[in-house]
Amino acid sequence: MTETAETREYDGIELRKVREFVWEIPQAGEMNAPARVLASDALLEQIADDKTLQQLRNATHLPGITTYAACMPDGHQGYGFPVGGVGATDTTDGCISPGAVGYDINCGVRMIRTDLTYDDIRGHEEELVESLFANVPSGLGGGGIVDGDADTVEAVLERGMEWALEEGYATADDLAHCEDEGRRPDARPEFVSQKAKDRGRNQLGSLGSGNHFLEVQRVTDVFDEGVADSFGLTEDQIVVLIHCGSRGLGHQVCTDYLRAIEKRHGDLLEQLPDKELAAAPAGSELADEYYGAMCAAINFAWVNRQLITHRTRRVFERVFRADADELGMELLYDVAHNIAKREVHEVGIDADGTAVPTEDAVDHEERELYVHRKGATRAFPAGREEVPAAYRDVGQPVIIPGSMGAGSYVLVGGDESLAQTFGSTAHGAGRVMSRTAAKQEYWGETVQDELRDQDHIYVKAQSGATVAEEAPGVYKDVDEVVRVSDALGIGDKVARTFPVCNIKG
DNA sequence: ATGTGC
Repeated sequence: MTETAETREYDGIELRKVREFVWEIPQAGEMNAPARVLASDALLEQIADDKTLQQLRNATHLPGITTYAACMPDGHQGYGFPVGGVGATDTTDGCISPGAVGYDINCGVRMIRTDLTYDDIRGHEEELVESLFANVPSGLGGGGIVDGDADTVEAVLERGMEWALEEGYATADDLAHCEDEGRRPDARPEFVSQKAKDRGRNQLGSLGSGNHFLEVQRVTDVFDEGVADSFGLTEDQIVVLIHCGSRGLGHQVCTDYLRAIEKRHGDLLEQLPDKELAAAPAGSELADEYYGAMCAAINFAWVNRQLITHRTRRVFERVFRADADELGMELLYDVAHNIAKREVHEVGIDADGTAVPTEDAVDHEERELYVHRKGATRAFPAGREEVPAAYRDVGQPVIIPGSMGAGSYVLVGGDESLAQTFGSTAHGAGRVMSRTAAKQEYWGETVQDELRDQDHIYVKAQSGATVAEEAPGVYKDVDEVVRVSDALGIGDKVARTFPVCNIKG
């Protein structure tokens, strides 16, 4: 074995090319595993100047990190652990890290299909965007669709979309087309602080701010007719995308446990290269409490997206004068971006029983892992039992939102995802410019005028600053991100959409 | 992302 691998160096970090679009930071020093970056040359150049690679390498110091820490094609610098990072840690001798989940627990995205076509909507764009904006709460702070009392919050945290079904905000079909059927059974509301619950009670059914949005889109391209058919997607069809998370409640859960872990597991913290990676050892009280609280916040976020779905259906009913059923407004799928989940994976091992990349494995064994996906989407292929029955023969839908000027993709979980990324792919386009830089570069109203006049995209937001921060130019090229995912076989292209109306905080 | 900080 005397091949000379192609290498690159970015800011003192050496990357070795494994194959097309796969780069490795070899294991060295205190690293517990290597790290891998899945990216094209163009995407690599965009993370060369920030801390993404450093943070990815730091993540390999987490105890029990299995095979390698991976960075998806849309990766960028985050809090401690990169956004776009996937880290699988052993549930027996590993750890769980709130920083590797993210502040916005179960930030995620869902797509609702309709039977409307672009022709049905043309001329109604302004009415639709105004009505959505008036009816779907958005922006910082409180005010949701449901004003939850203490019992409501408990029920939402405990039962997720089952609560929404009982209360008439969801249909049984909605649950059948959501990841985990909209309920994480490991939720333990008693481990969510009163402060977190208080922050969440008047935010049930609200978009929030930042990159969160509701967008009406049209399907412009279908790449895989067969899978698109299974997903109920056709060219020219109107769909709705909802992107938001667990608001102040999830944020507070993250804050609470980061503090508690720093206090109680200072010894582990000392061994880690970055304090923001704070982790609770597997099996510890705090690991179990954080996991239960995080799962409860996951349920909260699903209900949040469900309440917005409910309201969106009512808006469409008024604007298009037909029942949501008649309009075919079914939930296509709902994916989580920021979570850690116990999953069993078949892990490649070497002769010593150490987890190694699948191409170096002499054997495989099943291990239970906390799969941390932070700004990464589960992308299970056909056959995995966790994929809802409706899609088990096809693979799970993966929804990748691009910027408000670029549109989005629907992918299907790829056959390679289990072997390469613990069943994961990208979650979006990924920022290339900071929020502060964006506000110096763009003016909200100008961005809105250009989108409307040049691309017939109608944007309405609470704040012009938010539009500037989210201008199309602050994002990577979503086409390039998806090209890499598709080429690696971790998430395969099914369809592409383009924006019609967008509301945001 | 976030009642946008210690």
